[in-house]
Amino acid sequence: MYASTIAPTPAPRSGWIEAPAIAQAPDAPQQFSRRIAATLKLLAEKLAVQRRVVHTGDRIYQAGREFGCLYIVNSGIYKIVSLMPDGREQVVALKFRGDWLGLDGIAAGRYGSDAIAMDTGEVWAIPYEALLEACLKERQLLNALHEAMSRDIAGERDSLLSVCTLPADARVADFLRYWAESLAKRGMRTDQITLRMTRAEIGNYLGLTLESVSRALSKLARARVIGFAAKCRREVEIPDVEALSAFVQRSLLPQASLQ
Amino acid sequence: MYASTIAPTPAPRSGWIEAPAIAQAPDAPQQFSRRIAATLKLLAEKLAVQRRVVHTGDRIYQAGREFGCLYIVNSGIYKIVSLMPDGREQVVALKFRGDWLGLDGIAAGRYGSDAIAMDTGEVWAIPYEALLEACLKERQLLNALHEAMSRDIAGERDSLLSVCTLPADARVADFLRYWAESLAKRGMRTDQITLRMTRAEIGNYLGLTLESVSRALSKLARARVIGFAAKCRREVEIPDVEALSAFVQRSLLPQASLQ
DNA sequence: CGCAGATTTGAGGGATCTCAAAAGGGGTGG
DNA sequence: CCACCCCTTTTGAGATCCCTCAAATCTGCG
Repeated sequence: MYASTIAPTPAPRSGWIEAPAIAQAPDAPQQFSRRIAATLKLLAEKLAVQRRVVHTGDRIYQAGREFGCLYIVNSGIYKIVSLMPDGREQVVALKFRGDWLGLDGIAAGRYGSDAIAMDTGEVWAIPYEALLEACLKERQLLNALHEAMSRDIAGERDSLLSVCTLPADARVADFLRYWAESLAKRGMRTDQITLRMTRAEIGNYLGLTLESVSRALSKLARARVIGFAAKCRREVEIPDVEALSAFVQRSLLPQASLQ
Repeated sequence: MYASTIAPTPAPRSGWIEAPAIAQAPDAPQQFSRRIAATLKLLAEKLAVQRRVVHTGDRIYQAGREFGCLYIVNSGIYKIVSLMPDGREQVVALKFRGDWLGLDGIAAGRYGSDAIAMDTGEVWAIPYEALLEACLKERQLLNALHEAMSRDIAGERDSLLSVCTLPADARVADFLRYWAESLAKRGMRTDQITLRMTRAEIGNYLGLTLESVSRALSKLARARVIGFAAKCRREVEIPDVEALSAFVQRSLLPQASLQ
């Protein structure tokens, strides 16, 4: 669809040639979930975290306000909304249990986005300065923080990127796959997920119009890759996450689009 | 062009309503450049950094290889290339003096991308473990590291995002604006910049075909927003960065596209 | 000088947007 | 409990933007 190759860069010189890449070792099934639990436990023990129950639409922090706290998600799902310089609002990320909120505020001293709860959940507020103090004493904490930031850098990039280079149908499929995978990694069910976003919001996140999202979902349903729960088009049944991945792959093939 | 509004989220409840956003305070003109210099100095003093001169095409690190070092850019320009699960290569970020390379490797224990020099330059290799040790003793260093990571999170997001939601011409304009701004913040000239990427690479970064990039550049040149140096279409003259911003803004207007 | 790769430009087609209308769902008040 | 309204969602038809394919030009280099 889009440019699939980049111009070759001259071959490496000097002593910089590195050994061939090695396949990435995936986390064991539930290891990720356990690490999250361990980090949360550590935080609760070493710091006076402030637990806050939030409801749909609550704003955890707001772009432009002075940075002070980081927040770690204990439960619930959150959207990160960025106000672009030209005034448009844009959903830029989704956050689940174990993810940190507000990391983008460290550098500027102000939050760079809004974090909004998409359902009832609990976040823990952690004053950044106190966290730093604790990190200096507890190496594990520092590692956890750095890991979270690093994950943010790599993860957000990947999800945004697939999204920017895929045709519309595949974008929506990949979005569902990403959501399901995020739940799965945290040990939650994925055969039936509740999208807590309108078609317009999904479209905003994916760079599509709401009509395109709707069409794509209908198409995925026709192809039996997903199903809709009776009575509610926000509930999506995903009998097989692999089928979603396969659909995305298929749409990248040269002679795609016929179906 | 794309969905410009997102569905309204229910109004905030509970005690979570925050004060109205405050405009972001921009850095003083050369403050950014000075902070970079200070950080580099600090690193050189407190750590045994290994300085490495690199040339065009040299790979600083490679996706999949075991993570060990972070790299900080002293000079030169670098591209971060991500190999997507489906095998496509994608330029995902550009890095300039003061930026860190390899941050995405901390979480996974392996680098998640390639970093490739786009011209001759110098990077400093810093073993991550040694850096952590130094950070524990030198609070300034820890702050610098966190600031860099935070900047990565916010910056990469913004640049990728504008890129994903703008029409083709504006994408290219915004790309040039971003490049010029990055140079300006580091105290370098921006009236004449040398793109060290082919049209294909730019297109890959922006999610466009090389033809679209070429057409966009021609259009920008016709509109006198940019100029080409005699004899070399890789040298771009930007007499006025503001004109680029204005061009981007204009293309977002409802009745755009006429010209 | 001639070749290979990069760039420009044009023509046509396809994917997605825009506009529009109708159908569905959920909540409120009678 | 039902009617009504509003918002969301679906679906269609036409317009538009960008991609694809193709050919010519330019640039740098051996």
